[in-house]
Amino acid sequence: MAPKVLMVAEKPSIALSIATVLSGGRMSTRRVSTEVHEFEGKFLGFPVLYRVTSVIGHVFSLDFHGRYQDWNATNPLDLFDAPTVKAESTPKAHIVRHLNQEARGCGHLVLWLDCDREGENICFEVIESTGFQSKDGKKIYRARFSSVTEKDILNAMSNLVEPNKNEALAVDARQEIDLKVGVAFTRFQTSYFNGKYGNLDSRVISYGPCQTPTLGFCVQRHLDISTFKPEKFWALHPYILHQGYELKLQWERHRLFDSDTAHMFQNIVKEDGRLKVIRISEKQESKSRPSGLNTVKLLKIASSAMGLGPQLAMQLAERLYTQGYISYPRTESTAYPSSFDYKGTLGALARNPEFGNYVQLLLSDGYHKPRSGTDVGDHPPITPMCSATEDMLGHDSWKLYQYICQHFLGTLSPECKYIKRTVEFESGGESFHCVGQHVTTKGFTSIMPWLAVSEKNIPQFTEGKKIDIARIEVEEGSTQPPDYLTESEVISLMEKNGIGTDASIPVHINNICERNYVQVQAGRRLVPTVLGISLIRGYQCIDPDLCLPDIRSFIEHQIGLVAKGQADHSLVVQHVIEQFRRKFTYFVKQIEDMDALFEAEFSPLSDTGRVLSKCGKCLRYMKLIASQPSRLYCGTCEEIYYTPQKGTIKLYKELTCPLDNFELLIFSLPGPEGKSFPFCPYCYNSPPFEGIGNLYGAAKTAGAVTLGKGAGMPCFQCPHPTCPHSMISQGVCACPECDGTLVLDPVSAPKWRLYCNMCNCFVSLPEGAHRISTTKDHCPNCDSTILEVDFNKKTTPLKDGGTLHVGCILCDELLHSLVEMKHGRSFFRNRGRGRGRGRRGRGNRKQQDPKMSFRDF
DNA sequence: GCAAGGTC
Repeated sequence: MAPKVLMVAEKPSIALSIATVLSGGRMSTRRVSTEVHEFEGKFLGFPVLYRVTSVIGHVFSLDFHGRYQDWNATNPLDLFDAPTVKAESTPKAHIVRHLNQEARGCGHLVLWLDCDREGENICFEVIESTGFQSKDGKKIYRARFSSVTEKDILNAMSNLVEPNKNEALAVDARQEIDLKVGVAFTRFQTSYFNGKYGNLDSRVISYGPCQTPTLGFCVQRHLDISTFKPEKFWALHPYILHQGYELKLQWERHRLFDSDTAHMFQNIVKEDGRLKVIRISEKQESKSRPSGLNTVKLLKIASSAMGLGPQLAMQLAERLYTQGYISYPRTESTAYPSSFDYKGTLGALARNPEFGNYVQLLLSDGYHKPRSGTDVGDHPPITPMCSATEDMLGHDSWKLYQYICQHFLGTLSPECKYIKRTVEFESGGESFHCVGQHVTTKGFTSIMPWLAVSEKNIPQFTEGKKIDIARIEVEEGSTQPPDYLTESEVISLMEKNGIGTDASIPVHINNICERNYVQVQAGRRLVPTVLGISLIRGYQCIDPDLCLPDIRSFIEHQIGLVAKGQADHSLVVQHVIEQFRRKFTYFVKQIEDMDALFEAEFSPLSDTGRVLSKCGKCLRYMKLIASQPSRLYCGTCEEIYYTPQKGTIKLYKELTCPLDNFELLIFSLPGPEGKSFPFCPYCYNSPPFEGIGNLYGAAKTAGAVTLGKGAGMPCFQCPHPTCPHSMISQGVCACPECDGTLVLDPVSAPKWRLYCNMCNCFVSLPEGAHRISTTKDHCPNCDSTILEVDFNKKTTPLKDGGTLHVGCILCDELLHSLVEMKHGRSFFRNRGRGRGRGRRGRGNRKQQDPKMSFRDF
């Protein structure tokens, strides 16, 4: 059998292109984690079986070791020295397993990852996943390509090189630095300020070497605006009547900031009374057509001209791409590859109802070769791939597609040419001028009309002739403050300062919006909030470096040394981390400088929130801070107790927890089907029993359960044997859908129901009952908890007209006929899964923790 | 609950 060659690309679309070119379209494709294309061919002159597949971006991502995940147990300073681990970035995709399986039996590995630093890093992630080792005649090759055209792919195949370890190491360095710096500052700031103020309205007070300088731009502009002092100015404008035109002339001095001087010049010119034509000049000007469209340019136009935010614009563009309407939308390049098929692309639009006529014109008159632009070697510029109409795409997608078409056609169109005529005048020693414009060739502006040069007619003049001044005015004005930065301007600043990449720029902007640091206002301007301003002003007080764009360039420069092989990876990481550790220590020491700004804007916890629930320790009322993360604050004990998030919280009948004496609360999720449950503020944050598997609201991470803010143990998970609110007392039977227990919702009247303490399954009980409660008895048949139902007198289903009924909801015919499973599967007594599951609910005493004893109560 | 970078 022919030897096998495994080839791996960065994304499925590239794998498909490579396989299509090398196989001439004759291949077999199967779908595993990603698609695998197989075909026969020749490799280095020998017949082989090719196997082409892909990853989906990075295979691994960096994080801290598990023992550093708990915010409360970790000092953020320790994070700088903390060990890091690489874990699969999308575990569900099983990319490692996939690569390992596909590599079996392959003698050669060819890496077709994108040709940038990140791609180089992914090369080594792929090598690690395949378990490929360059021995026993096995070899690893790197294909270098600048586009996925036939020419480039074949060229890469005949010039295979080795992957570049230094570039990959540079990415490893960046990952470690970004992680440690970002997480350390974020955790410290968040804990400090959320532990002090009650109305910060952001769960996380994040810091990052990209997001923070981005916020810095927006806040700096805010400061420029608020410190702006307008200045009055005066400008001299003579008017003339000539050949039926009234013309306003521009002053050579533009404007003066002194009224008296301006009026003095006015008098001088008035005295002269005439303007002499000094010079008439005519110049042929041209306005260049655009070069190829890259991502950043598209995002800027989407924001400024279409009102589409970068995140949304990217989503729409990706959809247009996967549907085949446009080429790959993530590219930095503005130069078309030399092999680009202009005719083919034009041809695709030739019958488009909107662009067809223009395309025909370009095809018949001969299109113009585009301007050169820059080629970063990633993907060609963004271009249309096939014809579409607004009906096919929907409004927003259409606007984006329409622009991509217009831009593409613009790049192949002639320049716009116009004649600019300037007439210069003199009067009383002062110079004035006027300008006329006449377009001779519209060129690309006829398909991109918003860029058109405006026509300005001026009459004919003769040099040396004198013209009477009709009147002369001094116009008074004042300088205007700049406006807030538009999203599009922020993108430009990020690009200019090397902050983020085409793919991550939208994410950073989105981040500072989501964290409530800025708000997108009219005209998509990013206006900083009080929180955003306080943060940046704080950094400016303590250590301005922290919010300047140089912080990113510094990191990029340092890892650049690793990429070029001029510095050792671990020495660079050590050096950079050390610098940031010092900054961090100083920041922590000086945090009161920033806090002074927060104090002026935000309310301390003790002044925030409404009085609710008595503290079990001091027996005084605590306060509920409603803003995220919602929490209770005991002013006497100076303790914070996080509550379940995103719901309403009420007192639960002044009942208290038998374990700690805290007053119980009821949490309700919004919506008619939202569940309600009691919880004890203390137990919720510090579960008194070990072995509680899934805490409510906890992130679903494999392995250890961590108590994040807002996650904890409600009463429905509590294994207390006698407390009337625990799972033991309120549990009825096993959930038919998962391993959870159905518990009685004690406040669900009149729509009584049971809900699962693990999944979102629930069961409605007889509606309108006066009272439904659990009893201490169990069903002898299925071990479910016996319920006591007090029916409403008017609607009682009991034949004798009585209201009290006791029974098992599974085995009692009457009760079972009145209950209804509201979600998912049917809810039958004999589910064929045996009685065993029925026992799991409250009957399963094995679930109790062995540590639990009455000593604790 | 944390960063920034890939990609879906």
